[in-house]
Amino acid sequence: MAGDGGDWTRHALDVLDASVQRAGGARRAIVEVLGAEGGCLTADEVAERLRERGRPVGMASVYRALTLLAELGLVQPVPIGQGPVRYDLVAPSGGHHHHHLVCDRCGRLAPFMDGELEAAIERAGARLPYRVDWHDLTFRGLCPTCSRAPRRG
Amino acid sequence: MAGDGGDWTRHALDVLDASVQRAGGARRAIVEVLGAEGGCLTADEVAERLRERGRPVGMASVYRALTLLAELGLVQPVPIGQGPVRYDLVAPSGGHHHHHLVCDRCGRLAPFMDGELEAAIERAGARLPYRVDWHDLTFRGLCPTCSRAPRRG
DNA sequence: GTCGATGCAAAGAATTTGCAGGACC
DNA sequence: GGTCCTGCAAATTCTTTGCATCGAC
Repeated sequence: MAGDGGDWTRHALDVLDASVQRAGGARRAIVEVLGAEGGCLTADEVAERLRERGRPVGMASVYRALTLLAELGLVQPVPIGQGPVRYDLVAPSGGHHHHHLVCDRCGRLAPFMDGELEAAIERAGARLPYRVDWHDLTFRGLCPTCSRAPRRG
Repeated sequence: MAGDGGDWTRHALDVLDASVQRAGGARRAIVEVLGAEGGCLTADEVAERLRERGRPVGMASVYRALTLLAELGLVQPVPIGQGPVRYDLVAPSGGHHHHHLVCDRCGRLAPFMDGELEAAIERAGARLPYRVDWHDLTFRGLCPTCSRAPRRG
């Protein structure tokens, strides 16, 4: 759980130190929670984890920190489903990129990776007249548990 | 602009007639606007187009109609960027599926299609333990115009 | 005439902004 | 000691819900 999250945390704190005027405690705590949890959290979830750790932070600071991290390219906001937007970690150097699987019944969100798919996406991006910086693929359907259960369970 | 939008409109009205108790005028007008515009609209944009056509409809009715159409599998809500959700038309019978290109500078949204990419996505979906019903790929980056212009232009 | 469809207005959820006080260099 | 950071609260944006009325069957 702290595997590549730890890498990301260190990298993010470095970038932050290099681009920010003063190192406040709230922002640092937010980065640490994101790294420890591996990202894919909503703003509310970040605040909740911080509360659990005995380091409560105001929602405004959470949103401001997430916005700053997004501007620095350290996280990527991903609007999934109709709920609040989630923030994925961006790997330091073109590391693994994951995609999202959402269950329409139970709402569960699962990340997944697929090398062949990734390559096809890169090729498709290169064919476009845009300069593509980022992509996300979301699959919606039923997770194994929910597709086994009868409708309206 | 009324090409496959016309097909969709007819199909959607049929499905609606078959599954709805009473045929109100507002819902019908909303379906017609969606078909004529080719989808990819926000709720606000739907209401705006209806006003322009001299057939104003309350926002609540727009949202209720869009929710119903989504339940019937006629449209698909697509949360793009941080703005309001957009509603894509769902082709009657596994027709063309398009993906989205978003410019991070000007915010413009462009749909695109790519057969090879589509095939790779289908294969990847089949490899997953989920029953995949739908997918969307979003590319973010800079459109040709914005990538030509200097930063902060 | 009944019951669903519609629209207004109020409520609700998610996010942003304004401002006063506290923390860092 | 000045300036950025933080957090509360109010404002904004997007969406849903309650309720009285209108219209289709």
